[in-house]
Amino acid sequence: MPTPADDCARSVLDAVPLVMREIRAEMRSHRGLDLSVPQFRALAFLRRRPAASLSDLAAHIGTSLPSMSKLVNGLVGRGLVERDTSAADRRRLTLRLTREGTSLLQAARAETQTHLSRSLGRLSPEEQAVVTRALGILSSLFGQEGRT
Amino acid sequence: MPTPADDCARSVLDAVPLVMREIRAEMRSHRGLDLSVPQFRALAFLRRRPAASLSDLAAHIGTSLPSMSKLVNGLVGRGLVERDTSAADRRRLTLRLTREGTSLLQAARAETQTHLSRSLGRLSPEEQAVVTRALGILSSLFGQEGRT
DNA sequence: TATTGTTATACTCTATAACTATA
DNA sequence: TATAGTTATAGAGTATAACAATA
Repeated sequence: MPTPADDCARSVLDAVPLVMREIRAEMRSHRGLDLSVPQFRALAFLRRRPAASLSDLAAHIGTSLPSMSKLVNGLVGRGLVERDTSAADRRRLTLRLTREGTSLLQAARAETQTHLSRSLGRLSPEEQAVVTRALGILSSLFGQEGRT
Repeated sequence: MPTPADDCARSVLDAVPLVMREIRAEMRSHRGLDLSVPQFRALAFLRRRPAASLSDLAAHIGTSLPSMSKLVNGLVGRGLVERDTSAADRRRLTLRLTREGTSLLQAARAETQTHLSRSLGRLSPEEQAVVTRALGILSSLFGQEGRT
């Protein structure tokens, strides 16, 4: 007999990959903005935590240091992030959004959110409220930091 | 001013990547079972739709034919899927889970669901109900087929 | 010695374009 | 001509292991 938590797990397992695919396709589709989900999340984190180190970023995004090193490398290459060695501890990096990074993040977020909003607009207000609440719950449950 | 749909979109954008990461890490972590999320979803689809073609599979998973071709190739190589040309139309493939594929799918699902259940068990029954309902709503909204 | 980050290596996922085989 | 799949190519995300530089 499945417990309520089992049913819940099943619905998470069914729905999350579907929604993720939607988000990914949407983010990829904007010419010029064109960010992967991890890139988007990294930029969002750096906006919240200017001067974060690579380790901070990797920990909060939940990925390995080498992965994050490569990802950041790409963002630096695109001029979206500035990478300096910390004066206090020269092993550490100091990561910051550039002006371009900031504005691209904002534009990408607006586009993606607008698109998602349009889809979610097909739900009733009550359904929207349920979804908002549920995903807030999941964010606190699984999030190292929550708020993007 | 953000509308309720905007708030909803924001919460989706925040939470879904987090949960996805959890699911991915969990699925990858079982030695022997070791499936990626797309592999898992492909196996699940083939259990529901035996004798599906590659195009069916790609459409329902929501990916390109070449991607799915490679993915299936890997599954065939691991002995999880049987790939035959259809007698009726020899351009089409007939895909089926092997016995190993069926049992591995079941084991992987059980493991992942158990792990997720344990996490979700930290929520109140009311919160679990909200999450279950919300993700059902999102499945119907974004799903080509829903049920995994 | 321990910590921070990079490089090397190896997979998977993903897409587009070009191709083959069949209808 | 159109459809089903594969191959070629390329880029991103991911991880582990080995390394360099700094503390």
